[in-house]
Amino acid sequence: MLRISRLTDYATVILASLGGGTLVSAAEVAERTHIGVPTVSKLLKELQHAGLVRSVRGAHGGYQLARPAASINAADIIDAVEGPIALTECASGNSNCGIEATCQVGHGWQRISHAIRRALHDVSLEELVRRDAPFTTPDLQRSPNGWRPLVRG
Amino acid sequence: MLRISRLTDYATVILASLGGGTLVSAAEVAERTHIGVPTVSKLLKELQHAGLVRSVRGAHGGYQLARPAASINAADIIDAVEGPIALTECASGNSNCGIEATCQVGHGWQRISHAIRRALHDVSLEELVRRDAPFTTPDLQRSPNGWRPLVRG
DNA sequence: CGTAATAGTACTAAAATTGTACTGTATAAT
DNA sequence: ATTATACAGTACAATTTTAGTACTATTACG
Repeated sequence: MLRISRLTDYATVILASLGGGTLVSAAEVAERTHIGVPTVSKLLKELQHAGLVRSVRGAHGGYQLARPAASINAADIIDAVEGPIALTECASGNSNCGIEATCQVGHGWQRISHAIRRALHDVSLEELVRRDAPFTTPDLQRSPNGWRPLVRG
Repeated sequence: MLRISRLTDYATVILASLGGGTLVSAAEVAERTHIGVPTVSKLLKELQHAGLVRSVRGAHGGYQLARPAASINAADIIDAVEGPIALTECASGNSNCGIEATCQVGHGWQRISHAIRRALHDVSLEELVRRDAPFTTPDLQRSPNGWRPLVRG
């Protein structure tokens, strides 16, 4: 129904692997997460740019979380990797949508986007990693219209 | 930060143009919405399949909403056009993610997905079209991290 | 000075999205 | 019946986005 890019998913995994707080090299992050080294490097660079991780260059350098996992949320991660792109094209500034003049629903998506953003903001990296999820409701395992929830495997 | 496909956006516009309740041909919908006829036809077919619109074939045929705009919600529309695809690849069933074994965050996205789905479910087509949005908060027009909300143009 | 690590940039390959064309089928008016 | 209109289904082509790679530069430690 809605998607985040795979790289964003990877970014979350990478951040989770940095939860210990110690300095870790990109190569070791790759080993821990089983994601390729080039991809890990690329993502860590972006996360550093966004201020979510701190980097130390030179020999024995590496990366570490810039702030505690509890104060990094899902919206931060998505913003860092996918940029401040909103639900619809017309929201991104360089709109060449073509039907703007007659469109009736553009403003409606704004409300939805707001609600989604709040949901993303309310889940921290710490909670994201914690295995005992607070509100995993079993009756949602398969909804009436066939939508499947997010369980790896 | 997160995106719906342009076709989903179009679908919403098309459904909005059908709010009158009368039978409207695909060609006229195209004219009203300024979306190309082939695209409109394709989308109306999918919406019919999903049960959101009713179709009448033959001369003087056309499309109309299958139920009142108040009882169609954003999640319905997204499901109809994008299918029951969830936030991450591992959720879609045919997972070949490669890092499943060591991944720590897959289940976390489930909670987020749940929250997002609820947000989408809570906005009806009727509300989506209504111009006087209930909770348009002006202080969100530009958030601290540069994200821009959804206003066409 | 050499090694180990990040920083930056540019490029290539693959996949999904988007839009189009064509053929078939049903209905109403003449 | 025939014809015109409009939906149904399928397949395809172009574009765009995403994902991953390679290479060079810079920084720091020993």
